[in-house]
Amino acid sequence: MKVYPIALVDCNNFYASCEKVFNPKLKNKPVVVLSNNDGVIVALSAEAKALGIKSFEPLYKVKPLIEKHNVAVFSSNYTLYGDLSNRVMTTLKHFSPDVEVYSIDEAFINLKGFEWQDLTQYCKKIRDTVEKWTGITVSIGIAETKTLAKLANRIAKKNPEHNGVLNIYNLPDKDEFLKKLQVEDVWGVGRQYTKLLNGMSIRTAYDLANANQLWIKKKMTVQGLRTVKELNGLPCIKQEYSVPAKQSIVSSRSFGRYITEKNEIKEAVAGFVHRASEKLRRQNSAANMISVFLRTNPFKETPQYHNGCQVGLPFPMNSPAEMIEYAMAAVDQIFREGFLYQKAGILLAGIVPVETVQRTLFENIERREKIKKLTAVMDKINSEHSAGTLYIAAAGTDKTWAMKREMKSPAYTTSWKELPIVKASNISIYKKRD
DNA sequence: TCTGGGGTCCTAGGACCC
DNA sequence: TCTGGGGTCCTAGGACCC
Repeated sequence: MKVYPIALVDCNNFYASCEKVFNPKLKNKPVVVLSNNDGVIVALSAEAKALGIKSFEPLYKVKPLIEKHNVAVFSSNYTLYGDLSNRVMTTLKHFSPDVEVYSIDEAFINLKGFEWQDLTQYCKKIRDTVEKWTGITVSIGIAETKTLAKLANRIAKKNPEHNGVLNIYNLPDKDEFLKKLQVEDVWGVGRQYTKLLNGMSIRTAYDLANANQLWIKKKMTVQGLRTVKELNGLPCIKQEYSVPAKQSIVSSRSFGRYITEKNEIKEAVAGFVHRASEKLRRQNSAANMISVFLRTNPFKETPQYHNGCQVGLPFPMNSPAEMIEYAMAAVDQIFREGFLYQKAGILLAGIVPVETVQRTLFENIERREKIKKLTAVMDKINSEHSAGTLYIAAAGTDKTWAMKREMKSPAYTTSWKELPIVKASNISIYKKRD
């Protein structure tokens, strides 16, 4: 069987690079980007890494270092990152018809049909073009399988002598290459499996490639077995060229401060329903189940409580106006007085395409039609202006518990127009943002 | 002070049916 | 009354990813 080359393109220090693209003053300066609520550092520029700052370190721990070296600190700005991600992916599509967008900053490119030319040179051209068109620097690894392409990418990124591109497709001495890589560097091997494998003296990618496959399957399931085969150059993870519809949609958040009141939890949960249902509609789906959960802060020595409640919906739905009552009933079920709540969220599951939704005998068709129209109006306004321009009034208007985002960069890529008051319908569940 | 959010896949085990 | 096997469906939990 002929195995074709596949490339993994990965944006370097993506979030930090995005912040730099529109702000020339940050050139060659250390930059870090924070998680939601400004809690921990989730992205660093090369200069920030060089200072010894680590990913997932809480901001307060590195405050002295940040102040000393004048590091630029940003709250995360997902609108900006999403927009730049789209530009990068669009650029990649000029170089191959088969681009799989794997995450916000990564894509697999099928290079079948390009083998006749020097793949390293071709990928250098991709790299230069992306940089020129978007301002984002990428690294590229080329190999027979996704798992090997990931490894090549990692080496390309770490070692400047490769100029960001490493091709190990048809590399004769692949064993030597694998021997230089730790087993924990392999895609699919996390902390737990590293412990397990090291216990069996499996320490390098080479060791893993040659491990006993029966044992691997028993201990690491078929996924582990696939990893081993992929390390041996046998493709087992296929490419997905269209984004499959999500099977579950989560919306959850830590609060900017502790919540003790039920009505505030309800506001937050209403907001989660709004956002999750928006994602649901974007993929033309409806959900059969909603589950609501809340919890105190497990890191704090205050009384602990966490609970969840699943509610089967009477028919598949995707409008917040319909779902909200079930979510609120769930909150009533699980909320207990006397705790400091730190986080809550919802999960939508039992997701089906909208076309398959059957009307049930009992549903109030007139009300459903109204809600459907209203939801469509809301989606239209929110997509033309700014997400969250219109939202459910149940989600509250003051939101003193909302997450902290004190250092957000400006909206470079989206504009915000002031809206007239919209009277969308006689169903008064939506409000314009204040 | 402080500790992210949003996903996927897989397996084990229980309930239930024939 | 007890025992058995095979199959399906569902859920909880553990592992991973970015």
